[in-house]
Amino acid sequence: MPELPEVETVMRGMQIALQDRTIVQTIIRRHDLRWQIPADFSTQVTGARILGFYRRGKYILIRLSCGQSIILHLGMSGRVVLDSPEPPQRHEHVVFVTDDGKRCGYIDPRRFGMLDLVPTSEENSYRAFADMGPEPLGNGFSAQTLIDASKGRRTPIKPFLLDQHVVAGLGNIYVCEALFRAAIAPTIPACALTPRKANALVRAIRSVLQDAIAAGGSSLKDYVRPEGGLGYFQHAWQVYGKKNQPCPKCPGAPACPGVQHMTQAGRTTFFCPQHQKTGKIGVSGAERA
DNA sequence: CATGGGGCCTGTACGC
DNA sequence: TGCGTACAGGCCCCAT
Repeated sequence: MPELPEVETVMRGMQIALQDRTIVQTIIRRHDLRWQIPADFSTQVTGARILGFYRRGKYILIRLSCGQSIILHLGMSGRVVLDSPEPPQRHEHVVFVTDDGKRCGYIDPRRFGMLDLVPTSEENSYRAFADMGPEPLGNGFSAQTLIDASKGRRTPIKPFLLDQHVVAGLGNIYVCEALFRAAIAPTIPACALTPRKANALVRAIRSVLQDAIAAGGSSLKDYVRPEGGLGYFQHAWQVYGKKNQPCPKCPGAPACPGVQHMTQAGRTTFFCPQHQKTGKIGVSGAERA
């Protein structure tokens, strides 16, 4: 599901259950996810203690006492279940058994996710992280970093923000929602960002991510948090998936056609052409960053 | 270099 | 009811 808020939610659930536990058994039922799980994965991690959890963009890092870090990406349909049942569920490709007898499973029907291993000391040079953009909720993300990254980029702002080299962790849902909150048209060229617009955008990105994390992420289809509960941020979506519904910012405005959708770089964009006018600057009332 | 499109998989929703 | 088609949260790779 997983954009940054969902990945953060999954990581926090895993941390509560697994921090400081020792992995006593690793069952790999399928090696062929997005890439092959390393052949020695099970040998490397079994017997190690789980020292800590970190998140970088949409990736979860699990640092182990053996000097290795597990890299976990949920792809499009990845889920983590704690207290995974026996026998394992359909599409449950990996199961970790810990020293308290609990089972933690990785489920991924589409197998777009991945599980890899890197020496902890070499995390930063791991390919996905080496040239990844800043964390949007961290100090390294600002209007200035957005403007710098957008120099010479004539691609529309929407696909630009989906580029993990620009900023880490955003996906289709939260980019649509952030552009709506900032009242920026998804079609404007990235390099047309003014400081004022960039500032509104940074605030909108932070606020939508923070709100979503507070809500436990967005639950789509059968997505659940590791502990089994549902995230509920999907109820706060203002444009994503709202085709032809009234725009929440243009109540009763005759000129407003409601929420529209289009395809940009192969992905569906939801937006309100009235609220998100080219050149219009603003911050929605829902934003409180 | 920047950009757009295809491919990877399976499940589900929808139209006929 | 049954079948075919389109589409879905991401990311890599290649052609242009």
